[in-house]
Amino acid sequence: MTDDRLTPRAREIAAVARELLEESGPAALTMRTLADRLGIKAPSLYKHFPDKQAVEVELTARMLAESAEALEAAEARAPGSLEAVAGAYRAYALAHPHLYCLATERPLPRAQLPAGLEDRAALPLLRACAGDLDLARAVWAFAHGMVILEIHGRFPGDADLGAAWKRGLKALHP
Amino acid sequence: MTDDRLTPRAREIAAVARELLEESGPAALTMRTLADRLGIKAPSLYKHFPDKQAVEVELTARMLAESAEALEAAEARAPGSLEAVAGAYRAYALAHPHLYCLATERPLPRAQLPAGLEDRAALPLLRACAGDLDLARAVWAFAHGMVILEIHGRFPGDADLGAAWKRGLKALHP
DNA sequence: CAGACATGGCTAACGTCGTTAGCCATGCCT
DNA sequence: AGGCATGGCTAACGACGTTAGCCATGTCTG
Repeated sequence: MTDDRLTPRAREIAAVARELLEESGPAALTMRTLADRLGIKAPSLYKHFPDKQAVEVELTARMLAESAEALEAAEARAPGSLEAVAGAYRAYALAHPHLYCLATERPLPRAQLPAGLEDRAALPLLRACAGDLDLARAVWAFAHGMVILEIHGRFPGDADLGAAWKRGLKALHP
Repeated sequence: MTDDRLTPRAREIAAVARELLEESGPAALTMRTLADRLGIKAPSLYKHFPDKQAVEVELTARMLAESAEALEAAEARAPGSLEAVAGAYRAYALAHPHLYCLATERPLPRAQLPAGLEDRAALPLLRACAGDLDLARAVWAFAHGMVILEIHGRFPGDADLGAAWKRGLKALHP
């Protein structure tokens, strides 16, 4: 049923990796410190994952699944509302900035991702756009851009990002 | 006049670093291979830059200046046209994907950037938005999102990104 | 003109990283 | 009882960023 792609021990390891990443950022996600937290030595990790990238892929999969859940929940709460879905997108990303960046700032490892996950993560936004693919992609780009620029401190410190979100969403979804 | 922040030798080094990055990606931008290309040894680089990050900051500054130039040129060609500025943004980023990512996917090192550069890079878009700050930020987020998602292969392979751009721009700038 | 000093190379080395090879204890299934 | 998978371990390798310390060159100055 649930995630037979990974052995139980591998799932534990991924959970600790996720803690490490979220608490201390990507530089702290090291095979050695990950092993330390688990009370084992670094080479033992390779009994459970072929390499570090595989651990990161698992974190990416978790981020996609969780954000999909968050968007679906927002959808259920306010069916058809783009504002609600976009708000959930922003809230999830800002609540897990390091995880969001790890999962987002590199090519999607489609081959090692569970089947259907990519689509599931994309669907709530597409539904909120009434099936308009081009619009959904534009909205996704807008939301991702807002979130990633905010996470990296790219906007001026005094920028009213709530206003920019509102402006963008109103324009994209009249 | 021109960039007295850097000695001539440091500028040469930065130029080679830029080649290396653009040709072979971020993993290839190593102090050792950078030195190799220059015919010197890695530690000698530290006579010109305090550390690797300083080299990256210089590349960031060049990317910002160049993209500002590109946007200003587009502006001059078609004054007041958001499509023109946005098209130039997209074209520049896609022509220099590794450089664009390096300059963009981390906090802005404002303290070590030439004064006024950040503003200069932002102004063409702001002007095309008739001074509307919230709108300009929304448009920037959209453009950055489109470009960065495309660079990382995040859209489905069959997605019509030209259509998504058109859709987004039309919505944001009626 | 001599000596001081800045400039810009060098070698050797350190600590950290991901990763591999190879060994060994435990426990289950035949 | 024996064989094998599971999951630990130590030792080590090569690449990385970086530091310390040495040395040649050339240029200004007293």
